[in-house]
Amino acid sequence: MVNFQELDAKWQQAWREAKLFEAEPDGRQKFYLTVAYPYVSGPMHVGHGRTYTVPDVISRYKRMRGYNVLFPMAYHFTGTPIVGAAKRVARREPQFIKVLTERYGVSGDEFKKFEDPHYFANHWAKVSDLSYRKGMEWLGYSIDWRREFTTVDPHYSRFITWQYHKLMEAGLIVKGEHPVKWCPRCQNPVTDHDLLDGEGVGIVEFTLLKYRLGDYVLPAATLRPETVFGVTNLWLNPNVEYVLAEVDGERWVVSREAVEKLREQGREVGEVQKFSTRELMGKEIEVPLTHKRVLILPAPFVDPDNATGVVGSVPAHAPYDYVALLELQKKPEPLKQWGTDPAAVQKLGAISLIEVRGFGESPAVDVVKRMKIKSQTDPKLEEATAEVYRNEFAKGVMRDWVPKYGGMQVSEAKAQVRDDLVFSGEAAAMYEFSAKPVTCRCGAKCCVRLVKDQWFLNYADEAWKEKARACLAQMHLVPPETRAQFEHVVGWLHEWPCTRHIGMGTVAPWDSNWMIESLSDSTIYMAYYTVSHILKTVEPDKLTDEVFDHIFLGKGDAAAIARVTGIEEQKLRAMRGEFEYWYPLDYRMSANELIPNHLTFFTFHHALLFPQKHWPRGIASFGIAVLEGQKMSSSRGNIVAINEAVRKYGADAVRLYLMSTVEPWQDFDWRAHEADAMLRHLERFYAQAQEIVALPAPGRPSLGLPERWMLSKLQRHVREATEALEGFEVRKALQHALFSLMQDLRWYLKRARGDEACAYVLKRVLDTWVRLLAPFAPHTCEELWHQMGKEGFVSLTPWPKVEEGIIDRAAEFAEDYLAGISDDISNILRAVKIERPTRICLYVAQDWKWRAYRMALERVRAGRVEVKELLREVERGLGLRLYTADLAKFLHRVVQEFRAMHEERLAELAGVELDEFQVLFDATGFLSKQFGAGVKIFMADDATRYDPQDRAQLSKPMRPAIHVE
RNA sequence: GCGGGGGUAGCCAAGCCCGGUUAAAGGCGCCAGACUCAAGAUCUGGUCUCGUAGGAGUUCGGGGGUUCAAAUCCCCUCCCCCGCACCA
Repeated sequence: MVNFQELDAKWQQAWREAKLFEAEPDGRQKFYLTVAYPYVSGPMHVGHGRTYTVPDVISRYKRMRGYNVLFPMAYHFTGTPIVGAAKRVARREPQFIKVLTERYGVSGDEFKKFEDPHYFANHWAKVSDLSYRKGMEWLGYSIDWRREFTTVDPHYSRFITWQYHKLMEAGLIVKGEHPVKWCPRCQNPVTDHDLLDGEGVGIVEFTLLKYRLGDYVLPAATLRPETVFGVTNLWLNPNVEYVLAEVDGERWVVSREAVEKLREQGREVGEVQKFSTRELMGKEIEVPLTHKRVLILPAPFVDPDNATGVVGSVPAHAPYDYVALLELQKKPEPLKQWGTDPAAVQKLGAISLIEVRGFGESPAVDVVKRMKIKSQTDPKLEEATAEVYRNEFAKGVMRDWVPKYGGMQVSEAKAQVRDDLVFSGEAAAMYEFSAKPVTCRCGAKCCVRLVKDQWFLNYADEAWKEKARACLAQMHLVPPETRAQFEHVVGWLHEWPCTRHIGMGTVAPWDSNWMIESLSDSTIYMAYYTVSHILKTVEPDKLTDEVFDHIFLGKGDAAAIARVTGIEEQKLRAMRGEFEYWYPLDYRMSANELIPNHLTFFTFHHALLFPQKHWPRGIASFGIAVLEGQKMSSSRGNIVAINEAVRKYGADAVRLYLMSTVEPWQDFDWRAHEADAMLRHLERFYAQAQEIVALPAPGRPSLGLPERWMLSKLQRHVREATEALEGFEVRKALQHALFSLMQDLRWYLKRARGDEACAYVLKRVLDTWVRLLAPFAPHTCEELWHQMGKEGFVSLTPWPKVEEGIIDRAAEFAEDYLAGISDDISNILRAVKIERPTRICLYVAQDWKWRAYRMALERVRAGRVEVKELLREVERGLGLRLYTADLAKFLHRVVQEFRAMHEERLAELAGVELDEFQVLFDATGFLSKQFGAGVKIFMADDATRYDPQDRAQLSKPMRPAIHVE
């Protein structure tokens, strides 16, 4: 049994000592690729392994193609999840602690240190056996480790400072306000990771329509301001507490719960006093915009904790409103209690203002009837509301009677009405969670806070978008289908909040209250890699904007900058040289899910900050990874860590497996038993290779058909694998480089005689094979290369070239023919249920059939064929008259077959000379071994043939007749 | 809802752009045989249905169409996945 782990260590050390992957600019053509650096909040698992093995395979392949390849790596520390995780440790959250100790081997005495986010991140970046650095080393990645960094290194912060100065100068950083989830107790914004409850809950914008009664304002919250034209009344919940509050100088009546929310959302809230809605019930109030007067009525369904607790009623388009109104009309008793006239309520009816295909006059009425909803507490109302809302928004049109907005699409009218009302002061905005509850890990109930003075990157800027489009247009995208999505995102992207108050990162250069957020500090770090190893040798405070201007934009004079900053001139020149050598980036790789943000930001920032000649050349987007069909989650511990996988299978089997089942852009599923199987494949390959290595060195023997076939197929696999790798199709490449080649070799070994020619072929195959697999299984291939007595590292050996001269179409044709005959025999044996045949006879079509066959073939290729005509022609050509009936039947069959064939196949048949008898005769030994029977080959017209069933007459060219017994 | 991507045999997946060489590569799983004291590994064969002759029949989410011919082209429909912003 091979100890792959030993091979891994041996060759990793050899590479390290030879500094094999430390890339320096030189005269060769360069190839520079990067993959999104990991966000180090937990262990490196096989999902990450898939993501990072792809670029390594491509790097190794390109290196063998003669490129000077740079493949660097760093660690993303910026942002909140690491801080959040450290907080969870600080709180000693039992579940999290359990995973850390039991699953990830963190010892109890380390917890104190883990409370420091920096320590926590560093642990997963480089320290732990489960860390990214170690995982990547164990997998044998060809990374230039001298260039690694973290995004909180002071040098990197200087770089981000430079970048944001540039963006500020370009006027692309703007100020605005922005709603966030907020914990009132922690006095902090909260991310999903900080939540006990409410993960993934969105924030929706309500419009508060200001209904007026005297100097009271009742701000009714709605998601559908366009329905203001259909309002029949206002709802207040008679069972809950309302208050009268001074809000922005107006006297607002809202639920008790709403007050704090309004305050968080930046409204001036003055005196708040208890308020009895009794004095309002049954009164008339003025609707904004329409200035209609409607009744204020009681409705228990109104939720005081949703927005303001004041709701306008639009029965035609809101199922809740319709049902509540029906209930009041049926049971008017509560009305009397409030002194309201039931007759007035009876008169109220649905006012339809939206027309929707597939619904009647009032969609809400339709749906309520269809779903048989009787009460406003019926949970089915949620579903009914969703259905009405969805349909009206998507397909609805404002009815003609509606002033100004009549005829408009609902989706358009909604925004228009809102904007108009906000502008006129008749409405305001309020944010609310799309679902509840939302609870912080500290236990407090969260709310929506409107953050003022938030900084945005203005991706809405049209000139910037144009540059991004131009950059996108010149990039090669893998897979090409992603282009539509990219283009769409560029158009749709608008202001992106680029700063945060919490988390690790670089302080915003213009406002020290803020930090640059994680997706905004990782847009151009590919440029940083080109010089990071030299930057490390410079004091960070010497890294002024002038330095980066010089390195990346060629501004200024190295000598002068050296004088001002105190950085050695030679270092400045070296850095400028590195950047100019490596840039532009050839490929950026990242996940599919990052297309709408990171990958598009990357495009925007490069397009803006760098001259066109330094724009990136390509993007490859990858699919996600799951574990036995289940989502992997580091924080819950259901992962296969790289460390575990490599210990079990060795680096190469893991790499091969990760590359073999799907292409990079497809979703990957890790299944242990398939990984097991891959290890066995690798072992088989290794054993096979060693057998070949052990064969005595052959001379230059002459080659038989199987030999020529094997070498020809080898060339085909080289070609296929090469083309596949050029398109990042690692699975397809492996399909050829590993599986197909293995299969062909098996066939060849059955056919071969084990002579000198065989040894010669096997050695040649192995020489190519090891190189084909080297990008995928570098350790095993290095070892074999060494065992083969080759000089140097296979990692730097030229990639195999397709030797056109060795492609032997005739040999492939003959061998395919033979395999087909072998299959036919098996098929017959199965059909007649003979398991152990004693005798097999093959009858090869005689000369006249071949000549007729060729004539028919030519006629079919030339165009339309009349069998009658062809028959005459063939008779003439063959000088045969006696067999007209047979000939006619034969030609008919043959022509029919040809007609169903592809042009290419016909051309091939016409172009190849095949001596059927010779091929079969030479393969007699092989066939009789295959079937364990005596095998005889006859010409069909051989008078002395053994043919008890008179089968010979059935022979056709390419289909010899067969007799078995 | 919007934008993007998919639905192929027990599972994963190729093929689809450029219709015929495709009952449809390869891997996994499963079955049988060889080897072995046995198991595992390995090797060989099989794995839609039927078949005493290399064949026939029915398949590529569902329905319809174009064509001599459709997994592949067109139309309709159902279902699944990803993203939709402060989450990296």
